[in-house]
Amino acid sequence: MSAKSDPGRSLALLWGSHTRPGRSGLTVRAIVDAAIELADAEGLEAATMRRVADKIGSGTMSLYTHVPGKAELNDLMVDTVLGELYNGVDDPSGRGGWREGLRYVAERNWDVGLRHLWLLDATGGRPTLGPNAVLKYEAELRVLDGIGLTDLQMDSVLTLVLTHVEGVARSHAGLVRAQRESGLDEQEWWRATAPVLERVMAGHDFPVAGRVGEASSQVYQASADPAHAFAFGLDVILDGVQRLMK
Amino acid sequence: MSAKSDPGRSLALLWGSHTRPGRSGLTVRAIVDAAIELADAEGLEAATMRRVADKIGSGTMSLYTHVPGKAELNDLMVDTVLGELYNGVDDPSGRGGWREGLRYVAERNWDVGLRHLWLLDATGGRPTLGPNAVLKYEAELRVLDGIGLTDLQMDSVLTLVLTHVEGVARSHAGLVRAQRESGLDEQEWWRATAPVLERVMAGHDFPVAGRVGEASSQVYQASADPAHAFAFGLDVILDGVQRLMK
DNA sequence: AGCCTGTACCGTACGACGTACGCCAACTGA
DNA sequence: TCAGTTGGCGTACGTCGTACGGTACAGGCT
Repeated sequence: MSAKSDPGRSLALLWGSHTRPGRSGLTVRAIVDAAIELADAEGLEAATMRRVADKIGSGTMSLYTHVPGKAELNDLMVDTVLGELYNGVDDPSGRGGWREGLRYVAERNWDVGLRHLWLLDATGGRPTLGPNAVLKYEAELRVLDGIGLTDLQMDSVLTLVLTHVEGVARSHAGLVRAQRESGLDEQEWWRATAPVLERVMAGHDFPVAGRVGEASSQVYQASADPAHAFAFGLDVILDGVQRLMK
Repeated sequence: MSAKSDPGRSLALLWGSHTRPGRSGLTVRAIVDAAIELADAEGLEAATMRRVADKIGSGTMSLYTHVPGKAELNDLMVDTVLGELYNGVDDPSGRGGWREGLRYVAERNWDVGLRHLWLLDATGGRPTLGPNAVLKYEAELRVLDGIGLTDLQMDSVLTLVLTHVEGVARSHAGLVRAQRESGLDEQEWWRATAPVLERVMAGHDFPVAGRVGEASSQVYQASADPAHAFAFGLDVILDGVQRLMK
């Protein structure tokens, strides 16, 4: 009997029109767009109900006429942005074999993650199942259709690739956020951290970590290199998938 | 000149003793333990300064005598929990080849993610570099040492495996959280969602997504199966890593 | 013993957040 | 014209992290 959240209400909103204006021209679309702009510019935590309302020149509580609450607004933001992924002409299937197709899928998801650093903060939990999310699932599955995988394997392979991309994109977003919040870029941060770390670790011995950590941080000039992790991991995963095909 | 956050201060705290009590017996250790208990039981958002203080019977602001702020408390929570991973006797290296070693690393990380569902919410951004994090890095790298990989490859392979585990663990944590917050388990959620989704998707056509989605949800009885994704992805990744060795 | 100074502790308050509630004004249909 | 409905929104509540300033205890000095 807990009326916490009604999946039906959210779904209807997600698949609704978003453009029917109220008395003062307020639309769902305008609310969602304003929220996305705020999140793009300053991170998801900047997309508060108050600031979204200010941005479109309405009272804070007017938003609730068009959107049940913050959670549903988040879902709308996510599904809207997923619409950027495959715009009809860029169908990921039919561009060579499954390998090129999967690579394209990974690259598109990586791109959208870079463009909207808040995206992965807004997902998680149950999937959203808006129109663009379903379209995405369909488009991505098609690159794996008819090449000898079972339906379950198709889903598993796609999940694996997307999990990888989400992981490295989240890592990238985390670094950008850390830089914004600390005011220190990667090199400044390391210059501030390294001497303290060395002093505090004196006495302990970490031979392998010391050697490998030094090698990596010299090459990356950073505490991590998500772009490299993206490419390296994708190659390894695609090689591994190859063996499923036999 | 922005004095936002001082990496040195955090590091010193992380590597400090945590057990030196103040006038009323308050210690860093007690604060961190209380916060972890709250997060384990009710999620990271339950570990507020007020509730932590209540739990240990002190005033809210007394915590700030021992801990600079919420962010540093999070770091301490993370590093403390990472201490559970490898307790000396369970050294991941020296248990067969690299493949068994990597599998063990993945499983230990998966386990700790299940035990502390808030862990991945508390990480992200720059790495924490507390004693247990460094110990973890060293222990995990050792399973890849001396088997013909370059230092950079060692780091990349480990990152790949950990990114995978983090991704599926995050997915698992998301489902558990969704269940707690909505009061609906996976089957109830799907029973509430499916008919609405079908009605709203009428007219559109998603042949592959429909077929595959149905197959998966029948087998998993859920919107996703992180445990299966963990195992499937790990096998594929290990196969892919194999080709690096050659 | 008396006192001084540093610091552990903590009560209050501020500005953010999401949103419940209720009022007003503008539409709609009769 | 007037009643009923509904979009818009001002106020207020309970939450959060934490700045600030006061209180009272501990330890070192005379």
